[in-house]
Amino acid sequence: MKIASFNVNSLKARLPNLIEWLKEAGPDVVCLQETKSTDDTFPRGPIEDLGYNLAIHGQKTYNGVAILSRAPLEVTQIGLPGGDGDDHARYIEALVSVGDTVLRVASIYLPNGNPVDSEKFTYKLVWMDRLIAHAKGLLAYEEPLALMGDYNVIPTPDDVYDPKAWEGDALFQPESRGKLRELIYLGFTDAWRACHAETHRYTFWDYQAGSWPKNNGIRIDHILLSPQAADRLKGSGIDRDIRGREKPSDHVPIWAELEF
DNA sequence: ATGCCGGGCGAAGCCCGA
Repeated sequence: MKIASFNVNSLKARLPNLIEWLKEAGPDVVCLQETKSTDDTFPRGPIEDLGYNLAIHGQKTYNGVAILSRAPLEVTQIGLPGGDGDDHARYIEALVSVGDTVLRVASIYLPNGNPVDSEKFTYKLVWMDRLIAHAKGLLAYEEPLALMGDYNVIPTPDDVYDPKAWEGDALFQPESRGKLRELIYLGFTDAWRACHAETHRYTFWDYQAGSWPKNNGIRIDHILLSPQAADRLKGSGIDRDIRGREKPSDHVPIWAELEF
């Protein structure tokens, strides 16, 4: 089964792009981020026509996450627990049936956190603490689990074209990277990294400053697998060419193949 | 180059992203 994650940067603006990729890549499960669509404005039709069931956590203008699945979905969580008034649509989780077993998937849009000397960075770190706490609970189920999405964290200097250029950025702060490690060290496997030894492979290129033609990218979209999911990992990839297409998102899809 | 592009909102510039 192929699972994937794609920050579309507006579902409305990216719909032709997304449909084309869905037809080519044929993923069984897709986590979307930055849909910028409410449940009312979500373009269900064209996606359902390709055979996907939908789980949506929408919001107007900003954020918005969703899960598409060929197999039936059962939503288990909308919004990350521990919010205390946090109304950003950044987390949705569901159970997907796979034959006689289940895979739990979450679509994650982790806060950007810039600028670092603002409450936005605090929000990012607190959000990561909430994610860590929730993930601990999920791991206790000892079942196949995939936390996928735009983590807005560059894990290591090997995941950015120029570490110096990102020194002051929230995506590359020691605190951000430390909390991502704290999450991973609970027992998760970075699916793409587990399958690839090469460095400087990216999932995001800024629209500005010719970042794409210069390959000035960063790797911030990740698929984290529980031990029971990692045991089934057969491959992982980044659909890099999508970035060079007409009206692309600034992110590209990442995927993992799990054997069930 | 903390704003070079692109999207939303809404009808023009401003907010936001990473």
